[in-house]
Amino acid sequence: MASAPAPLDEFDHRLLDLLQRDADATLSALGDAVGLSASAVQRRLVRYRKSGLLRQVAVLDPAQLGNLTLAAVLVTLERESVKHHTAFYARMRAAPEVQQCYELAGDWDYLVILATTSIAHCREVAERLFYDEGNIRRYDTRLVFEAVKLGLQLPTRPPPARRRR
Amino acid sequence: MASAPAPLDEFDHRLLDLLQRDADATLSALGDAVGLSASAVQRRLVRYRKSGLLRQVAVLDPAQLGNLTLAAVLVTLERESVKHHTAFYARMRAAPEVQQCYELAGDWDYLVILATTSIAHCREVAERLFYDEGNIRRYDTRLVFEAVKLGLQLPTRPPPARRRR
DNA sequence: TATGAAATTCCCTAAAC
DNA sequence: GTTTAGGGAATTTCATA
Repeated sequence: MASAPAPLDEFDHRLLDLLQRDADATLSALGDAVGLSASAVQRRLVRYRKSGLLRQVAVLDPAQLGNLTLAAVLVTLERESVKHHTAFYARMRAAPEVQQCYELAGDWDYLVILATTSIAHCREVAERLFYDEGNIRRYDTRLVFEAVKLGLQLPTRPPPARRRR
Repeated sequence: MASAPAPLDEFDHRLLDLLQRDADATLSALGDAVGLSASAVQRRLVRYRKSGLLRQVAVLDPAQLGNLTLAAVLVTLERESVKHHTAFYARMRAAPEVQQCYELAGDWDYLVILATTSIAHCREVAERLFYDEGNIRRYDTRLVFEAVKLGLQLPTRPPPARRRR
C-alpha cells in the first residue's frame, strides 16, 4: 500500500513553481533561487519523480506544425450508468488523439480536446469515438481557430490574500 | 526575416513523438530508439529549440495536489472588434490561472481552462477576467469534476491510412 | 532525517572527420 | 551523418547537526 504523500513545505512550493516555468534550470540555479544546496534540490526532485508528482515532457508549438487541427468536443452520455462512464474513461485515455478529457458539472458530461492532422481526420476520430459508440446521447464538435495559450501549469497552493477593496 | 522551417523527416517525427512522452530521455537512449548517434540527435534537438518548435516543461499530477479546482469557461466577446480580441489574447496569456485558451468556431468565441485552488478562488479569477472587463458579452463557467486525461501531445504527421471497411 | 560540500560518474556539447 | 575529446552538470558519498 502506498504511503500518503508527504505534505509540501515552502521549498517544495517554490521549486515546483519554478520547474513548471522552466524545466531546464540547473540544480544549482534552482538551489540559489530557493536558498538550498544543489544536492538538497536534487533529492527533492528525485522524490517528486518517484512519487509521480512530477514528470518532464516536451511541448510543441502548434503554429509550427503544418497540418494541425484542434477541436473541443462536448459530450453527454446516454444514461447515468457507472459502466458507461468507466468505459468512456478508458476509451479517452487510450485514444492518442485525445489530448485532454474533463468530466464536467452542468448539461454536458464531458469536454474533450482533440488534436488531429486535418478536418477529415478530426471528423473520422470524432465519429469513431463518439458516434459509433452506443452509449453517447449527443456530442457537439467545435473547431479551434487558434490556440491562444497552451500549458499545464497548476497552482500548488492558494494565492496570497488579496487586499479587500 | 525568419527562414521557412525545414520539413520534418522520419527521424524528426519519431524523436518528437518520444520527447512528448518523456523529455528526460538521454541523447543516446533517443539515438538508440530511432537509429541515430547521440550527437546527431543532439543537433536536431538544438534545431527544434532554436526554432521554438520544442520547449521542455515540468508537469505535475493534479491528483497529488491537495486543493485543485479546474474549470472550463466559455466566453463570447461584446463585438467583433480586432482590438477586443488582441486585448483578450494578452490578458489570457498574462494570467497565471489560465492554463489554456482556444479561439473557437461557433456560438462561443473562446474556451478557457482555469486552474485554481478553490471554488472561491476560481470565482474570483473568473470575475476578474470575464466580468470586470467591459468587452465581454457573456461567459459560462463549468466546473470540472475530474480530469480524466491531461496532456498536450500533438500529432506531427497524418495517421497511417486506415483500411477501408 | 535532512542538510551541505567534496568526489565521482555520466551526459551534454562542440570539435574534427 | 559518425567518432572523439573536454567541460559541466547530475549523482553519490560522507560528515554533520
